[in-house]
Amino acid sequence: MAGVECGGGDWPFSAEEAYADSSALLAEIGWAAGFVDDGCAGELLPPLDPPPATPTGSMEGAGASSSSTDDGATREAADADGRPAAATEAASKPAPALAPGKTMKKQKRARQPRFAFMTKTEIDHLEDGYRWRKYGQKAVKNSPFPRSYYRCTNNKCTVKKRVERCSDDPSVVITTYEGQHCHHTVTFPRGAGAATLASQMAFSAHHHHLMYNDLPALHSPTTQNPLFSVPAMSSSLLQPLHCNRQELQLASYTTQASSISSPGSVPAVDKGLLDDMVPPAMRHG
DNA sequence: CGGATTTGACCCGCGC
DNA sequence: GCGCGGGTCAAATCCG
Repeated sequence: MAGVECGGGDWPFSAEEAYADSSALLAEIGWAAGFVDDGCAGELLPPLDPPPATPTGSMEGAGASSSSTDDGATREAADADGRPAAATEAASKPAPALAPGKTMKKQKRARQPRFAFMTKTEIDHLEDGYRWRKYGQKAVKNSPFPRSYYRCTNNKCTVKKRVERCSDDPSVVITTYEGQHCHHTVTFPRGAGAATLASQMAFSAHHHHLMYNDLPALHSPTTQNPLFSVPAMSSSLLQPLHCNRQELQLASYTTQASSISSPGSVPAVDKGLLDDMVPPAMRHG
């Protein structure tokens, strides 16, 4: 099965590899991975092997990236005043002066909590209700597919998103979110379908810290899979696969999801998905 | 014309 | 110290 072998690395491998390796990436971000099918036959991804408790912090590069938050955090803190990290950084630059040389000393990059999920879709950039601006694209080592970098267009929002295809299974798109939105969705496209909902669900799970490894029920011996699967999505209807507490939650998404595809159903979504996605303080209506 | 995308260059962390 | 690769910047270009 394709999902797991993305990148095809066996543990342990270097941080660099870990970061490039899709499964490793998913592992890094806390196993909060969902697998969504956009209408094709749903397929459960086998469990991702957890990284062995890397003693020497071999995950430094990846996980660690989060560990390098020290001064980066300060920079992020600056975002609180409403400016995106990039803008803050840019503003602090002697902009015109450093044009060619670009010798400006950059602070360590802060890593915000990340959340990724895999989607079986032909669409690279999945609609998730937010507006994104692409700010970069890089070729990925050991993968014929480039990785795209997106940033939320809301200038108060620092959320970033990476989109790449699994090198082993081109039909699988790996979407990685970094940070949390501090605002409402800009749009909620009708009929955006599974991809959208997948994103919303992913975010919701993240927002609630419902990482899948925190949900024993999803680790039932029957599935042995921290991922959830959405078998048939062609009608924008999410079908929870199992029945337990968490799935009841997913089930509620399902209900709302089905209403999304019908015009004028946004309020229902706001009360449901967005209720989870956007901190109450951020909601204005 | 303004916003979004493309793309080459640069920065930085990490492994060797 | 050097090279590699991921991530970001920003000028150029595209597009509605």
